[in-house]
This record gives sequence, C-alpha cells and structure tokens, in this order.
Amino acid sequence: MQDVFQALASPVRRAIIKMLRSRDMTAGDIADALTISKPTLSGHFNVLKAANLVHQRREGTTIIYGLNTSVMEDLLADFLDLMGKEDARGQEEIQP
Amino acid sequence: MQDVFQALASPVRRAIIKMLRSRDMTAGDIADALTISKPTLSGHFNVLKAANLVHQRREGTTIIYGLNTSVMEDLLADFLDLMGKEDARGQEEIQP
DNA sequence: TCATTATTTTGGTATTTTGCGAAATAACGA
DNA sequence: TCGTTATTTCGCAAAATACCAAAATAATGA
Repeated sequence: MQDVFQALASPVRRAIIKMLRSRDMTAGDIADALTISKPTLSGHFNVLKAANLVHQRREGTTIIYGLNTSVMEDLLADFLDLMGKEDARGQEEIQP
Repeated sequence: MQDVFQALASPVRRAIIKMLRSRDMTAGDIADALTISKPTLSGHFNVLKAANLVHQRREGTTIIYGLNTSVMEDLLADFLDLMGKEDARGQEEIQP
C-alpha cells in the first residue's frame, strides 16, 4: 500500500487519475491534455501501474489506460483507517 | 493541498499520524517509538507542519505534537473528490 | 518489407527527499 | 549563572524522483 500513497504524491498522477475517472484514455490523449513529454508521462504510468491503480490494454498501435476501481476502493479503506474512521461497511479491516 | 498528499507519501509520517490519533505525544516519545534519529524526525515534523496536519505546543522543555483533526477532515473530502465520490455534504465536484 | 503511428526504454542531468552527527536553541532548576 | 534535558537547525552525503531527447519497440497497412 506504500506504493499507492507514493503514487498519489504527484499532482501529475492525481490529474491522470481524475481524467481516467470519466473514461479510459490512450497515453497520447493524456499527453495532449497535460503539458508534459511522453517519456515523462510513461514514467508516471509505471508508478501508477506499480501501485496497481491503473490497467492498460493494447488496441492496435495505441495503449489504453483505465482506472482500477477496486484498488481505489481499497485505497479509500486504507485512508479511512489512517484517519481512524470505520469504513462504509462498518467493519474493522483485515490487512491483506 | 499538495503539501498534504506529499506529507502522506512517507511511511514514517503516516506512522506518526497514526500514533497521534490516539494521543498527543512529545517528539521524544515518537522518536523512541520509531527507530529514527531526532534530527530526522524533526524534519518529518516540519513536513507535517507545512501540510498543517499537526500542531505543536511547548510545555517546559518538551514540545508536544497533536493532530489537526479538521485538516484531516478536509483531506478526506479531497480524497473522496479524487475518487469521484460525493462528500458528506453531498456536493459534486466541478471537473477541471 | 518499408514507412508510419503510438508508446516505451535508455541515458543523462537536475531537483528533491531522507538521513545523520554536531552544534545551536529553549526552558528549567539548583 | 551553570548544568541538564528536549528539541531544532545546520551542513552534508546518499538515494530517489522528475524531466527530456534520442533510440528502440510494437502494430499496422501499403
């Protein structure tokens, strides 16, 4: 879970996450939306993948990124734990 | 708010936050609980203070740190926003 | 097979972060 | 005022991160 907090530390990566919330996007789409080079963006994707926050699939010559919604849910649970709150189900978490 | 995400990126700082949830503690208490030097810990406190996540008060020769609960609440709101969830007040975010 | 498009990997530099020991600061009590 | 305790600031090195241009890879279609 360390990887996830690390992934969220960058404003660029949080912007990527926000964009992917509305729809899956190609690396190029995201590079156009952000003023950042493609190699740099590719590095950010590696961080997001390491945190398991996004998945990718190839379609022809393009690669399409999407959000791993379930991991985001897990992240919320961890986050609430950090804050000392119960999660939505009222359970105490069992650490995976 | 960038500072807050940055502050959460370090496992050491998240450990500090967790400890401060249960009670206010002196810098020395926390240094004893974590295997980390006091100068290094002091640096982490500066990051937490910059993010406004903790407050400090002096009591004699010791300095006591405590969690800024309201900022943690704000952080939760930002976090839910990042995930595209409504916050406790039922507001929708405006997409940037 | 060759050219084209989309993306990643490589290689390099600059910046930031993390860590420590030594010295400085602050408050106290004798 | 001096010594003690608690903590921070300073100075510096090591490690991690972010960034880009150039080269490499992958898929496609002519």
